Amino acid sequence: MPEIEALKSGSSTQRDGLNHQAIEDYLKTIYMLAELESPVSTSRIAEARDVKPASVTSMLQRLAKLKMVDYKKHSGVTLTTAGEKVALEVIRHHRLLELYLMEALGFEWDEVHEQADILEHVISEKLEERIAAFLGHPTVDPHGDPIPAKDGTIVAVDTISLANLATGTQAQITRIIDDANSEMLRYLAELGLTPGTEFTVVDIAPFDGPFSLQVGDNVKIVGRTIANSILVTFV
Amino acid sequence: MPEIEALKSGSSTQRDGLNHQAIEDYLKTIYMLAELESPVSTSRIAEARDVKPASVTSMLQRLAKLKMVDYKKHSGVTLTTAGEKVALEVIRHHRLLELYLMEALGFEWDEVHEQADILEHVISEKLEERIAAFLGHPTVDPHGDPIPAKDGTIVAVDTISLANLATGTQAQITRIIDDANSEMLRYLAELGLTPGTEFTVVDIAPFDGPFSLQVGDNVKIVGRTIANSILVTFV
DNA sequence: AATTAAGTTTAGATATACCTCAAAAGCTAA
DNA sequence: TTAGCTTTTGAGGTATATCTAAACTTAATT
Ligand SMILES: [Mn+2]
Ligand SMILES: [Mn+2]
Ligand SMILES: [Mn+2]
Ligand SMILES: [Mn+2]
Repeated sequence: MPEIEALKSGSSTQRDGLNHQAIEDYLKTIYMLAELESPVSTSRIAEARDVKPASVTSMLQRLAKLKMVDYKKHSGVTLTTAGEKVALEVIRHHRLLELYLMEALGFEWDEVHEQADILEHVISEKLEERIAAFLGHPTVDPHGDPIPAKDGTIVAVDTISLANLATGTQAQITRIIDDANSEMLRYLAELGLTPGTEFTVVDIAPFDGPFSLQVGDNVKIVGRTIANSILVTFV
Repeated sequence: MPEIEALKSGSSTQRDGLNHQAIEDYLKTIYMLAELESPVSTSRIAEARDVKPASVTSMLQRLAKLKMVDYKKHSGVTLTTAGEKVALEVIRHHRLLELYLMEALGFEWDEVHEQADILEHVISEKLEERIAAFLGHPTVDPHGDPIPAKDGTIVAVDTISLANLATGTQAQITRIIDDANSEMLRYLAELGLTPGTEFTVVDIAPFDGPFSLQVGDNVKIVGRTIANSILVTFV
């Protein structure tokens, strides 16, 4: 693991190994928020992590000292190369674990996020490698999210939100955002709307209208909230 | 998980899940030391955990407050039913994980202890259950240590140390103690002295003499240190 | 240019979970 | 009864992670 070597400096608080939790989570959060808007503001991070902005500020100062982020007062943060490396590694762990829990241990796609969120911080490089090998070095997780490669490469497929499609469009589901929302995931699985599914938009009701999707012989109807969470590619 | 519900009281420090580490480790230590001598003294625990006795005392007070141990100043501790339950659960996790890492992911028996020591504190009940099911609800781990059942039952086989055998005795290896000692484990694997192996003591050299063991067509020689770590049953 | 609202940072606190050292206290066996 | 060992106390340290309230910065609006 890159493992934030900088951290392991003085202290050597005996049984480490479970420490960096918070740091890794912040870096992951920053990475993800940066995909939407960069630099990432203090308040965005505070919202995402459900803490007060003041807490974020002090963590950003810590991360800056560790050279994990470039931080200048009042102007948000960006990850440094080192910070991005850690973020990508944690994300890799998370997504590999999600897929592993499903493939190897029969978990459902709405159950894996929580457990992966914990395990992502504690698996060794060796365990990561064995899991990846078992899975045949996959590039996408159960929710369609890309799995960063060991070298930090990440293959992002160009997608568009289902909510932006016009009637008549044919497309394929590639990714569900907010993979932490178990209820929605369970519901989508029930409807059969999972990554890989092809469909045609047969109707969009007016205003924030529900979308009617033709999937095989069936028509599935989803509201705007769900439509926003489904990313698709054209077939 | 029994999970020390008592702890989760007030604070509710949002992203818990990785906390109880130290507590669980102390309970595990106490459980294991109690097998040798009970009640367990402060200094025994301090040695085992490699901390100062003063640290142990304060942890024991904490554990007593949590009703995990019966503790009376100056007279050592014993686990309460609740404490033993937690200890057994952690041990169950540890041993299931060790076996799982070998069976499912191709780890070697000298590599699994370290990773299991971390993971044991963070797997959910569901993950534990899936792992146990995958393994066919095993009762011994790769080092021959018994795996406590969900209900806390633990099947201890009666064993004797190889070091206590007399020349001519036939026996079978059931268990290796100090499963944390990678080097010894690697060496034993090399010699083919793993749980299940049958052998006959063909010679014991004088003083703290090496033991010569007939295993199939070969004779393997082990010193006293190793002999002490090998527990056997008669065939 | 001055005002203002929104967002951000500081300062000061609180809390918890470890841990240490040094000294006091307690125990036990000769 | 006392020496020697073990254990506990008390004071203190470090690190992490959070909060509130006040002060400040920035950018947009008069
Ligand atoms: Mn890794
Ligand atoms: Mn996912
Ligand atoms: Mn369990
Ligand atoms: Mn073991």
